[in-house]
Amino acid sequence: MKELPKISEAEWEVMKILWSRSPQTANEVIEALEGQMDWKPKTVRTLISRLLQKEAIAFQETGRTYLYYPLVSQDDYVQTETQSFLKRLYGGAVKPLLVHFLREQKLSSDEISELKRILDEKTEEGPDRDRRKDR
Amino acid sequence: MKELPKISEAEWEVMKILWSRSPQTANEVIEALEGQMDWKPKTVRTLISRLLQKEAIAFQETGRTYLYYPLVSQDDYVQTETQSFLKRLYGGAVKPLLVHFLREQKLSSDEISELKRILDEKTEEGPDRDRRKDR
DNA sequence: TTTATTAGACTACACGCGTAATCCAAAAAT
DNA sequence: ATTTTTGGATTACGCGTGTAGTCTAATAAA
Repeated sequence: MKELPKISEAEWEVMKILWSRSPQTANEVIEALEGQMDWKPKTVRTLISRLLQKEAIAFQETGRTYLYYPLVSQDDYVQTETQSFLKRLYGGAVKPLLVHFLREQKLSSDEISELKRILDEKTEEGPDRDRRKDR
Repeated sequence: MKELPKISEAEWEVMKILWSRSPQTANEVIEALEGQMDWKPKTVRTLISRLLQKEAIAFQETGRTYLYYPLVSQDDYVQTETQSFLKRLYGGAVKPLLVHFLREQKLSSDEISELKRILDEKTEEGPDRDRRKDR
C-alpha cells in the first residue's frame, strides 16, 4: 500500500485547487489562488514543484505547458490526517473529541437530527459488529 | 489575552509529561519519556529549553536544579489546535467531521448513548439559542 | 583538595517550509 | 531574424524542528 506523501499547509491550498478541478495549468492554479492567498506566482510554482517531487500530483505535457492533476485523493488525505491528529491530541480516542464538538459547536437542528439518525443506525448494527470494508 | 505559543510535535510529548504531573525536574521528565520516545537525554533538555523560550513552561529553582511546570493548559491547547485543524481540513465545518467520525469509528453502545444524550440536550436548548459563555 | 560528574547554557547541523528570485530554452512578438 | 516574454528548472535564504554534542560552573566523589 502506498505511503501518502506529507503535504504542508501551503501545499494543501494548491491541492485543494486541483482537487476541485483538474487537470489545470500552473497559471490556472495561480489564478485560482489569487486574491485569496496573496502569493507571488513563483511561490505557487514552487509549491507545485514540491508536490511533484513528493508525487502528490503529476502532469501531462501539452506543448510547452503542463497540465497538473492530483495523484492522491482528498478523502484519503483527510482520513489520514485526521487519524494522526486524533492520535496526537486525543490519544486516539474519538469520543472525547466528539463530545467536545457536540458540546462546543453550534449545530442547526437539522444537523442534530442527522447526527442522531447516524447514531441510531449504529445502534441497530450493534456496537461490536465490525462492518468496515476490506482493506 | 495571551497568545498560545506554538508547540511542536516533539515538544508536545514533553508537555504531556508535565501536564500529567508537575512540577518535575528535567531528569524526571527524561525518565518519564524513556522507553517510549527513544530520545537521548540531551534531546529532551533541548525540548525543555525551547518550551521555556516559548513560555509554554517555566521553572522554580531549587538549589542547582529546576522544577518545571506548564504555563498553558492542555485544554486550551487542544481547543486551539482542534480549531485550526478543523479549519484546515474541513474548512471549519464541524458537521462533516462529526459525520465522518460517527460513521467510521467504532464506538461502544455506551458511548453512543452518551453522544445521543448530548445531542438531546442540545435539541432542548434550541438550535439558535446562543448559550456560550461571555468572551 | 584534586578530580569526576552533572545541570543547565550554548552551539551544531541537516531538512522541511514559506517565500520567492534567477537561469535557460522555447515560443511569441516585432 | 532579432528581441521579448514566458514556462519550467534551479537556486536562495531564514526560521522551525528533530536530534543531539560541547562548554562551563558547581557539586559530589575520591
